[in-house]
Amino acid sequence: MSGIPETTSTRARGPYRTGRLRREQLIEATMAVFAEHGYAGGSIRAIAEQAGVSHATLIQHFGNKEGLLTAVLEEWDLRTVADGLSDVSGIEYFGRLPEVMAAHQHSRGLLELFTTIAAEASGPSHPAHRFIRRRYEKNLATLAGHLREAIAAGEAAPMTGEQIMVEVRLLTAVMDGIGLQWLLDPATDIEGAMTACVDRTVAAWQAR
Amino acid sequence: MSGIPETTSTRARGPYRTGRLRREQLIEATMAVFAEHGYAGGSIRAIAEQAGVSHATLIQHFGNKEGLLTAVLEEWDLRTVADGLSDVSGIEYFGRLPEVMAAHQHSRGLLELFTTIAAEASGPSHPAHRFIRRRYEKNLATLAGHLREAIAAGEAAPMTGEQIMVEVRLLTAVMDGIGLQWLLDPATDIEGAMTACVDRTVAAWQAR
DNA sequence: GTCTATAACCGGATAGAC
DNA sequence: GTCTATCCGGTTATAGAC
Repeated sequence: MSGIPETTSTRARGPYRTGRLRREQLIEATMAVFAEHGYAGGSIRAIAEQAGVSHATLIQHFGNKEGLLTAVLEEWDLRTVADGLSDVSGIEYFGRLPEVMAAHQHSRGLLELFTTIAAEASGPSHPAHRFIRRRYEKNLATLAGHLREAIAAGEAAPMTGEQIMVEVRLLTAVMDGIGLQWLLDPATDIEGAMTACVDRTVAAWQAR
Repeated sequence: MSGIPETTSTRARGPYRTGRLRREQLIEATMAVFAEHGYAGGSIRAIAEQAGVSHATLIQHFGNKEGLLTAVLEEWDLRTVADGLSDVSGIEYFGRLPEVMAAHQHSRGLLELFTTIAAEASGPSHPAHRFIRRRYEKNLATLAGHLREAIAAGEAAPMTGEQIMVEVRLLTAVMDGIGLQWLLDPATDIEGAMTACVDRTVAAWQAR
């Protein structure tokens, strides 16, 4: 955020004057449209209309549709990471997962978008394939790190590296799967299910 | 399968002569294309090319693109149900889930297709939304039925209806989520993760 | 930096010939 | 039943005006 070049003038110049605000506004509109129609189904023209600009302006900013997609995904990444749990660690971390998942209920569109893209991008030829893969790798690594911390702190019994991977994969799977079920049926009790899952999982870790 | 009308002639007539074989062949091609490009991304023209017919022929058979999609989903439904576990019940049923999931590894395309469609169709306006919702409802009901059987047989401790729903939702979530992770990273050990999950779940049911 | 206009193309769907 | 020809709307991308 402090990478804005200082000039002799006090006014910010270059691509930062209207550009940054404009860009955020466009990303916002893109999120809305992709969230409603998916990536393949959301047209550049519809996004432009939503944002109140011409479709050519979008292409000017992001190059092509794929650029638009990755911009949105990166923005989403930043937000969810920022919302996340930077202050807790060890077992505490896992206890917070239910509320993190429950928070998704306030931004249905984004969850829908990410779920759709994650599935769409499972094919290696999809524009966002790399991005999604890396996100999952990073996510699994983060969870594994916290589990290792918990083990080191004596909050969980020792495990092999493979066991740790199985555990974090299962937790990730439940989060994705419950999110999908909630999208399909809003009556799904995300927090209740997640709490039951985490409680049982942590108990199993301690009892090992 | 025995619904073919008998005529005075020994030869089958009407829409069943070339029609049925043709139809299966077209559905096969549709599966392949949708599996690779998703629903929105897979074009009727591409499917037609794959099947060696013109795109107009496809529309003639299925009405429109949505008809093509539901035909594929119904076909997939029939196959996976047929593959399924009609001979086991109660706790046995859950013990078989890992191998059922592992079997998906032999038909990557179908898993990819269903995962993509399930996510795409989470929006209420999607053509396949109803189909997917019903499939999930049916699936959850089936799992819940087996769990109730297990409880009745004394293989699991008593639970309330809500607890049962949470349990089957969690199992379904794990299956969906692990499937997605395997699509993104084929090194994922589906069977190992599922086995660990089912073992722990069943143990928790018995210990309650 | 942003917009309009336009080119070149692809998508689903229909009409009519064979 | 299947094909060719065609319509119409949407998509990316570029060129150039303001």
